Amino acid sequence: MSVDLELAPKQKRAAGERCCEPVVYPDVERDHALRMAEVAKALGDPIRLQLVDVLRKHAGKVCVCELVPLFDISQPTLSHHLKKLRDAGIVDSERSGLWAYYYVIPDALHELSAWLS
Amino acid sequence: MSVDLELAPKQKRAAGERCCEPVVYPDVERDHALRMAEVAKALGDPIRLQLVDVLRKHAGKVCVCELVPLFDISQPTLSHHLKKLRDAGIVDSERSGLWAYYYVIPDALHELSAWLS
DNA sequence: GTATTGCATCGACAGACGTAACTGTTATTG
DNA sequence: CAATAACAGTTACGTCTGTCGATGCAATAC
Repeated sequence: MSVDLELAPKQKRAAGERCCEPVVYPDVERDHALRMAEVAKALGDPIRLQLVDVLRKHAGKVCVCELVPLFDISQPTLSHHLKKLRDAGIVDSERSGLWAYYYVIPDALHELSAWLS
Repeated sequence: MSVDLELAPKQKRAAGERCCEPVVYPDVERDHALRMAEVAKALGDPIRLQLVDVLRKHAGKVCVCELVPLFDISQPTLSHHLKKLRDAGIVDSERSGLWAYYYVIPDALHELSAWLS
């Protein structure tokens, strides 16, 4: 998990010399970082962040028709944002008759949350 | 902070009727969401997320020249990513002679972290 | 059956993003 | 002084994103 880079004191290197040792970055974090960046990216829009906020606070399934009036965007745009959240694995939906109900996938944010703490 | 939406049971409304009550969304969260989305968006790239990771782990100031070999991108591109992180208020830099040292601003991630928990 | 409702998808558009090559500025070396 | 190194800024370009209007489609109401 830890990287332990060499942080040697700097001084201008002679012509042709390398500035820094080519520190090897352990690949451990790479997949981890990719996954967390995907989640962060999905949360990187105020509307999507508020959507997740609303869904989390209800801790249940919320009908899309109730989400639409909360934001000043068209229904197709909201659908688009919900799809982004679905693709990122943050929420999922269930259809029941005419209505679609969305909910936050438990622990979907856990990895990112743990890293941030 | 809490939203307390009405979650009335659904049934198809009669022609011309509204589907859902136009639930009023308290504006409390709006600035908060905007700020957090900005941070999340900045973290929404694997390279930037790993940059923050490295900077946090060192808990000190890291020279750009040491960051370059860690990633398979050119130095200008790395500089570009660092600027994004700076613009989002996540990191800051200090120049000392030829070198620029970057560090994570303490508590810059706190707001998002708290919301995620 | 037909009409209507809830929601997803499509097509289109402007703007933002990630990347690289080039240029510029500042500082250090010789 | 000249040469070089470290880094930031500019420009350019292809791709992705956020938005809307129009359309499609399944389920319900009449």
